[in-house]
Amino acid sequence: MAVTIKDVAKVARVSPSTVSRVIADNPRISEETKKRVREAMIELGYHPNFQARSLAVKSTQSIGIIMPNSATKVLENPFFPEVLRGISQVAREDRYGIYLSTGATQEEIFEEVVQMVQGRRVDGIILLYSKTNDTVMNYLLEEDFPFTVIGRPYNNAERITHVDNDNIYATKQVTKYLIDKGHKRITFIGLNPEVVFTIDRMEGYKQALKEAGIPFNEQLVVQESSLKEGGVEVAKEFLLANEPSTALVVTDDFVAIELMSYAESLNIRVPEDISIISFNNIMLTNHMRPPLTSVDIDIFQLGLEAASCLIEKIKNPTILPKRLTIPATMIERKSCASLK
Amino acid sequence: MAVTIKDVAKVARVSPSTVSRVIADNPRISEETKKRVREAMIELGYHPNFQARSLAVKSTQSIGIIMPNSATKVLENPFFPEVLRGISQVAREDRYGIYLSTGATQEEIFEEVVQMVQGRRVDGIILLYSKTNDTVMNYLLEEDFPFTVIGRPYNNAERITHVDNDNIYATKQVTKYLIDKGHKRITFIGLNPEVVFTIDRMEGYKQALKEAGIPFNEQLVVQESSLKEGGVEVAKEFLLANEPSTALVVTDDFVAIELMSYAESLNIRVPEDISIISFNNIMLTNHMRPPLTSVDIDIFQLGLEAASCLIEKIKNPTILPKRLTIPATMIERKSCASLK
DNA sequence: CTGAAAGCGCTTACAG
DNA sequence: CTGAAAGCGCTTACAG
Repeated sequence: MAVTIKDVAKVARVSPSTVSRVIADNPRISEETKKRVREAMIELGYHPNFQARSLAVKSTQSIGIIMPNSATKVLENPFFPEVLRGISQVAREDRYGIYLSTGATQEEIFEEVVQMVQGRRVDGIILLYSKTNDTVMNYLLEEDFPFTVIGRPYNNAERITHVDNDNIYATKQVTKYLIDKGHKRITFIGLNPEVVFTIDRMEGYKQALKEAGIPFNEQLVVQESSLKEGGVEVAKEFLLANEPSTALVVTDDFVAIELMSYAESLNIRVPEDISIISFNNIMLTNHMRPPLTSVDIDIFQLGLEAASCLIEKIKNPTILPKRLTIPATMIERKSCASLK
Repeated sequence: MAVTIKDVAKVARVSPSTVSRVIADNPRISEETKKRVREAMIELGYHPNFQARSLAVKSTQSIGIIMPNSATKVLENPFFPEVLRGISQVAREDRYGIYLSTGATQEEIFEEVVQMVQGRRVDGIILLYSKTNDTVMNYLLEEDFPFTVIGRPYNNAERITHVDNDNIYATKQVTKYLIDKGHKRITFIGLNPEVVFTIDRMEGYKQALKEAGIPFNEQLVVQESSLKEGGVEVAKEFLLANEPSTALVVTDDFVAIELMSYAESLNIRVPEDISIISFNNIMLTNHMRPPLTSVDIDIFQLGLEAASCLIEKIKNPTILPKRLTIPATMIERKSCASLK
């Protein structure tokens, strides 16, 4: 079997306690015996058993990443690999392991979180999404377990450390950009209204309209899901509607790209017939014809900050909750036309 | 503190052993006491401590994923999220957790693997890459630790369960496709020659040339790294060379896409002036102008099979090693022209 | 400076 | 059908 602390102790002719102290580099151990113990460790090829250590010290040196759906589904959207990149950078620096959720349904995900928390599988958790009435978030809050979230918590935001863009402001700017180009009939396409950033972005959209004196029109708000579930037909119908909008604000590049290809097949020209602006600035946007104007929300930084806030919190649980706002900047390309 | 098996035992008026048996749903426990214990568990909100269980039974129900470089770098290439998607699908079904490597250097990665193995942090490992003389692979083999690899192990392939495409064959077909279109001066662009799939693909490329009676020309093999390190300048120089090739076989879509945009800036037309064919068939390829002909290597399936082979092996360590070959198919688009 | 002992929270032969 | 005991491999007060 694997070599344990006892084997090392025997060879080094000390007690297991001493070996343990050498591992921790305890200053009270003489250099002499340290040397002896270390030699024994090398000689035997000793490596500490991680499980045993975790059990004894109640810490695992790893963080759990919770995604809004199964990794299988979620990783299709480049947002998630990108946010993982940011997280893994600080995990690596601080020598934390990364533990990924795989659950698909609300219940599976909740079960996974409970297992991570109660089973002491991780020291802290990063929630990669925020939605209204999230049982996971409530649970974590109740348990007082270290966690941070990417996005704005719908409730208790002041008690939860989170990192987010200023989605209201960013969307307001973007909508204003379209209005300044002479657009009046602007459609907003968001995810379902449980997703907090959809709520915030819609708010920004509304504010821009209001400031410009354009009445808000319920008809011009559409849910991505209605487009998707309806399939290509509904999406095309939408593009062909009697009184089509002249511009689209879309909360996700992927949806915008899909729409662009439908438009192309219907001979609706972007941007001449319809202007499009969306969010995330994934690499693809730059390669579309025309290149897609998109808001760079700095996903990498979102992940990086969420991870470093979490580790900070793990190391010092009494630290105050905070909100970090990552700047978002519109990358202007060729998908928006002026009506003037 | 967290509620333990002892607390449950007390409330249910049984011994901790019995509680443990109820958790395992041991048939020797009467239904009556099972009920009583379960009620106590619910009443107290009991959840088993995962670390303790792992320590006792020497199994962690999680698998480690080893990437060829830091996640921060690696996840830029869509190959990796895609392979993770496949892995996570079977992990979810079989209720395994996923543990991600974050190391960047050869040494860091090796250290992580040793920790996973010796520290009993995971039950098995998937190597997401294969290169010649890989210390990690040798170590895993020596330790007789359950692992599978995506790609062909350069040594000991018959002793290691792995899943791969038939890279030789696929590249031979693709090169032949170009030859059939009248190309004779075809450049092969691969990763560095430590990467086994580069070796295999180059072999396929050579075989196709040989069959067509085209002499192999050392000059027409270039390493991606030389292009990248040299920067834009070298890449452009390459495209402008005196006697440029008329076609490129590129082992990675990303490199091909980069090259395409350089070509565009140099007014070299694809496919009129130069034909390009590459590997992975990432989503971007379909959106390029022109759309890029690419080999679909079914990354998702690669991940899925690697994971299910691994779990099979974990459950039954004496199972024989095997090789799975995932079909690769060329997706013909518009990036190759006929010279005839 | 070092050791013996108790404990982290489980599991599992052994005994009855 | 159930319990007492030993053990998984560490850590850490306590004592000297």
